[in-house]
Amino acid sequence: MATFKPVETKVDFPAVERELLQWWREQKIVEQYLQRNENSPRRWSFVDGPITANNPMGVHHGWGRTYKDLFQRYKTMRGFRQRYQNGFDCQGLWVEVEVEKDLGFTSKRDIEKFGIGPFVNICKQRVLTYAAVQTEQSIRLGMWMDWNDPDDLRNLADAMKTNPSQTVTYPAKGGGAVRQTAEQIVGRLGDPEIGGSYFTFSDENNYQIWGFLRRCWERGMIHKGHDVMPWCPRCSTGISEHEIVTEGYQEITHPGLFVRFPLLDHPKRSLLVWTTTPWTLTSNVAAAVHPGLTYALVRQGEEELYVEEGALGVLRGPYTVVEQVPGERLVGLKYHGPFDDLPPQRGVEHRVIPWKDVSSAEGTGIVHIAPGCGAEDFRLGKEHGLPVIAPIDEYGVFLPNFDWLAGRRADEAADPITEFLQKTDRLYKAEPYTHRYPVCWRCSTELVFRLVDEWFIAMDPIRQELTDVTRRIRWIPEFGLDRELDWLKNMHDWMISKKRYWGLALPIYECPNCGHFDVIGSAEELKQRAVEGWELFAGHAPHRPWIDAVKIRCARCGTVTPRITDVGNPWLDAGIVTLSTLRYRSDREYWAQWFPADFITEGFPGQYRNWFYSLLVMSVVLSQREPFRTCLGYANVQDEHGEEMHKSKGNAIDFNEAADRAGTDVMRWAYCTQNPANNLNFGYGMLDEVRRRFVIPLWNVYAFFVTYANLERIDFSALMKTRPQLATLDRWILSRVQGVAVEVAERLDDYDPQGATRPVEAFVEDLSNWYVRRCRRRFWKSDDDADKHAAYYALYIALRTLVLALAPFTPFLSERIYQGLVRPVERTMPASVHLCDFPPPDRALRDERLEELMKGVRALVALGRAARGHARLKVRQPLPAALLVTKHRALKDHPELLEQVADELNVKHVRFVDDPSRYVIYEVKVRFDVLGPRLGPKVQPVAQAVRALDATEVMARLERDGQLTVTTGGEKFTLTRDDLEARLHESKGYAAEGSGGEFAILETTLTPELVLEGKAREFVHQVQNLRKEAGLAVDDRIVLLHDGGLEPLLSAHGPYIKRETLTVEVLKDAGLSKGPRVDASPVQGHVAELRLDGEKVRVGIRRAPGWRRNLLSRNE
RNA sequence: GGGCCCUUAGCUCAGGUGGUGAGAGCGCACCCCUGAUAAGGGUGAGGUCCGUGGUUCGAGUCCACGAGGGCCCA
Repeated sequence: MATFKPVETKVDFPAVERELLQWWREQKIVEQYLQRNENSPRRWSFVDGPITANNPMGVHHGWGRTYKDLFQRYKTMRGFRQRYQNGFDCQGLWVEVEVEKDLGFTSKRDIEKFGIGPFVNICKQRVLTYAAVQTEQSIRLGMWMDWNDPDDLRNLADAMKTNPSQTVTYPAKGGGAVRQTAEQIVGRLGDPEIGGSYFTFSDENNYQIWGFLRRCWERGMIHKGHDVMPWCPRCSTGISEHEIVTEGYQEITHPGLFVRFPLLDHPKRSLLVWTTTPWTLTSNVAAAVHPGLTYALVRQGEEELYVEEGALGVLRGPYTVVEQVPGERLVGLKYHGPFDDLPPQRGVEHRVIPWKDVSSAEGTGIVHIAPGCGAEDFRLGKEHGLPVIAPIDEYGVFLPNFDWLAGRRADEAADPITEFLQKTDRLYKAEPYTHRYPVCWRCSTELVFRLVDEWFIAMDPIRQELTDVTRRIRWIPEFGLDRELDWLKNMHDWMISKKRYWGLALPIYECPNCGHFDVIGSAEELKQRAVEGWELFAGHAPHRPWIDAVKIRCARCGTVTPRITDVGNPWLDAGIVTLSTLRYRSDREYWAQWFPADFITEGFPGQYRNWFYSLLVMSVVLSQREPFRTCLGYANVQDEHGEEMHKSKGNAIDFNEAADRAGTDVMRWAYCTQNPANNLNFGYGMLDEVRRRFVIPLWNVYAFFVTYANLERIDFSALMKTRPQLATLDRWILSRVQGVAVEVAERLDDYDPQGATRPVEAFVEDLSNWYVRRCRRRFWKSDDDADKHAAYYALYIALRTLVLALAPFTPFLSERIYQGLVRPVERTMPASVHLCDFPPPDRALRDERLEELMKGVRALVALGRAARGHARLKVRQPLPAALLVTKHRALKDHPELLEQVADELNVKHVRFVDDPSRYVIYEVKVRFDVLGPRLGPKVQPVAQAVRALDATEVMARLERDGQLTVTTGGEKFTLTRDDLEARLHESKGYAAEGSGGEFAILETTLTPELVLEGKAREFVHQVQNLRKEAGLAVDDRIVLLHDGGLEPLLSAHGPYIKRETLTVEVLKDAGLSKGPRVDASPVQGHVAELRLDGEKVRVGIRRAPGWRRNLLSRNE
């Protein structure tokens, strides 16, 4: 006979989770899970958005990774074949920045000195190290994918450290091993032969991007651009517009200089301009005015200044307005620039140009233009044919031809420039100005704008195609479609180059002689075209510096041509994965089976313009198709108070700490219950709340079941073979759990995690607070074995079904209960809950009418309780009857349900009344939801007419005729009972409460018998308190002593009192009446004076000797 | 300046296709239970559903305009 492993009510959930992790590993459950559907004809393709393997995971990663695991597990339980491949994002500046920090580097020059090769190898080590850490953390989260052994990854990192060229062995998929150099193995991670996670630094990923770029080049979409772009002088790289996100701005104070630009024709007359970036004045070539605004010429002493009318406030001291002219009249004026003597300024003609974006909100309404130092300036310069002066190099330092400024850093030039302007009498005034200014998203260095050569993919040729494909995708939340379309509409050509070291080697070969450039599409092609350096590169990954050795011959002029030194934008690395990881190049048939992905999920705030975008572009160029069918986006994780989490702010929560402290199932449930469109306020308080609300009640039901099933020695193997005669409550809870399983499946099929969790939480509430609560005594009563068995059977099936449906959400809790509950009973079930099928629908168990009826019961009980509350009639006092008015007329046929009502409300009888008018004043209202659609505009006059009638009369007529006829506007309307509802106004001297046409009315007349019974219950209550005070265990038997005052109560309700208080003997002891409260020990006795309806009675209790404890005491 | 989203109880949030006293959890007050017990349960108070117009027999829900907040793009 099966006995269940005893369940403790105080559980250390994180400890349970750690045990299960070990058990899964020992039993090789994960392997079995991954292989379970290997031969299934049904496929479900999930493609993982790569997580950057650069640091340990934070709790914000947990959200998306919970979704990823949830849907993969669900689809596994539904029999879908999957790939289970996790992905790591490996290349790019973010890794470089961390490695630079570790090495104490401050600029690119340090890297060059250190050596690009060693530097790149350290980047790879870092990625491998954190891929191992994140793998462990993901496993801790209960995420089951085809993981690499973290130790293997660490060994590989070590090998890269000692010598990347050494030959090493790495386990292959299916038991074998591969032997190659460490560097080569690193480049093959994720290959079909090795398996495990994909890594975007893999050779396959990089070469696949080459193929993509080659295709772009063939379509004429690759071009070199000259642009002024935000530039980080520390990182010495351009920052793409993708990267200037929210965190890309800081409040910074700059010197705000007001500067005179004297007109050529009027030496005493100047334009007054304003700038917060003094270094850019060196490259000024123009001044812009708004053609439509009015400019004032003001006189101050000897000099005259042009200022926009609305900006006169910037002037210092008194002035007189000489004249007012529209901006267009200033256009074409020529002026002396502030730095005309600098060599690059020689011969430059400075003039006034029109620009409609000029405003006087800041500055003077005249804008200084330096096309080499600003994006808008650059665009204007093109438009007006202005010369471009580029003052600084890649480190933000003035170029040698800038005379006395040469070698100075632009951001440190403000003071000398201010001094110079002062000396040359150009400075009007200076005052500090604080504004939001872009900074480098990694190192917080202030960005400068710099003229650079970069490489771009043209967007116009594919913009329309991208839009079409995007519309074919299902976006969740729905507004995702609009966001993505908006991004595509406005997207500029995609800048794919970066002047750095660790990343995709852009396969662009630009001829130094004729300027022609080739884009190489594969290693093979490169080998063919190579004219020198191939032998230095062979055997290496296509990374810098090794790849840079290879040179080709210019296809046009024959000149030996090196690769450009730039590396690629990292979103190329991530965007290619629906091709590279699905074997687009090597096995087109395999690719066709898994592409497009059925599902991806990532945080939406960044990814519409990053990963989603790059996936779309790369897929459209190579396949003209959508790369994924459904995209579930989710918002940000914030702290409990809705503040952004930041390490520096101290409100970030470490993933490992949260897992240790709260357990990952609780975290997962918290993620799943959240609306993905809203930011998630994450914290320990919220996790405690989730545990209290959901996990503990579920666990307690399970503990309850096991405790009493063991005590009662229920033979489940026999029970499961029979089909017990179920009670109504049993049929109800089984119908409910069936409904929940069906709904969970529906919601998950629709990619709606929150929608799936809601019915589960409601069910746990029903299970715990109605089914178990109402059935409690059935589980331990000694008589009527059939009914007891029915209860055990029903609760077992309910828990079993629930736990299976919960397995994808809370893998630990589900497994723990499955192992403790199901496996002992059903030996033929799979070894793990995660090898089970999702509970299949069983129509036979559904009884929706019963569920509806039970809702009615619970509503009526709630009304009865409210009525008691208002009348201040405590539930301990039995009442003669409850009278019900209800639309759930079928209740009449269910005395067992009325029994529940009577018991909950502690009334002797439950009766129905059709006409509540004796007890309450009510009104009859029309059901607008029923009559509105039927009557349209006439519903209002009909409602008016009904309101005018006497409610009692209406009810009587309905009772008599089954219908009611009203006349309004000369028209007759026939209304039935279903068209109307009665509403409570107030009760006529009864305790009554009503809602939505339902009433519960309590009869409150007390007989002496009822009073005595109430007293008995009161007495029991007080004895229970005494027991607790005395420190007795819940199942200790007691001897009850009293001073004689209990005689009447005991003679009427003795058996009840003894049963409820576990009294085995009652002793009358007159001595108690005068005895002091001598001893509070449970063995010796505990004495107190009780008050029962104002009468005092002294009682004592003590533990009965010789009573063996035959109930489990769960706290001992 | 353009696009998207949000604004409902003290707090955090639900409120398919419009149906007429607006819901949950937490917090608060009161109460119950004592075989889930350093737990559990019930009842209640608390809301001009951001504002103004409009469509409609009927608007938290649809439309327009406006206010405040967030994100994206210029």
